[in-house]
Amino acid sequence: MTNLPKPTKTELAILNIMWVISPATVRQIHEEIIKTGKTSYTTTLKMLQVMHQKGLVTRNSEHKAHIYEPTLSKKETQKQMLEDLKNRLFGGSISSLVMQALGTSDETKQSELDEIRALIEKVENS
Amino acid sequence: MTNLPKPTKTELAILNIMWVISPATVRQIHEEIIKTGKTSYTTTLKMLQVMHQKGLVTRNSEHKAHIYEPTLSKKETQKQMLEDLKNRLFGGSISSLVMQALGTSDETKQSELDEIRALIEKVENS
DNA sequence: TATGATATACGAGGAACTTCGTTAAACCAA
DNA sequence: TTGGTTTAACGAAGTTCCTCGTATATCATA
Repeated sequence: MTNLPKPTKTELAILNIMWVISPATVRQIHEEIIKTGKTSYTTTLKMLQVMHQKGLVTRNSEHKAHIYEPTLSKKETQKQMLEDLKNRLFGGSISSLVMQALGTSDETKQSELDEIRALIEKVENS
Repeated sequence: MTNLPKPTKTELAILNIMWVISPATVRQIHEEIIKTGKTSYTTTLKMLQVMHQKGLVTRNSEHKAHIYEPTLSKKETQKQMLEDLKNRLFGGSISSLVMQALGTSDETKQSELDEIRALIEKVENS
């Protein structure tokens, strides 16, 4: 299976941007980053180089400015990190995690609850 | 409101033990730790000292061997870390997180699904 | 009291993470 | 071709995290 390291906090922030605008150059990604905080261009560049080294992103270096893309989709990463949290804090039980999540959210909308209920039905019939 | 730092990977492993056996001495916690891996006693001690420094655990130092206890319950920590994951990877949407969790677990038991459904009812009626 | 056992405190060292300055290469336009 | 702009590469430095050795304090008991 995917044997990639879990993205760090900063790496995840970068991935969140890339899932929206990639494929993208370092410059493009950096432009997004500085909308929420100040960082120098070379920091962004270095992060992407390290992420590439780790396999978290792929890149095309045919042109002067390399084009980067996440290796895993957002969905796949969500799955991986939920799995990790489940194992490290919920004794391996997804239902325990889900119950805790539902229990503490007093802002879950009715429509969302309906979606969740529909999903449960779907899981049951498989 | 709790303004404690998020426990690191190793700190969380220690907390998982403490939620079962605390209040406990360093020795007692260490005995549990070495069941699953080898670590020296002073490493465990240092971890607990640092965690105390951060506020993650409290301690009673009336006796020679200090007695440690987690500051937050397991439930509270679960809530905090789910909140963190929700914000960093699910765009702040708990229902998105729950759906992803349910969707990727092909091992969720019927009894668990029933529990979840019951919980949804409860959330709806409040 | 002295000895051994058990505890805490302290700090050093290495690994991973993050930031950024400097240098060199590639490209473009005058 | 030369000078300015944009980019990649590299490495250093600061921070946090984790591990552990050493020193020191406490306590029971022979």
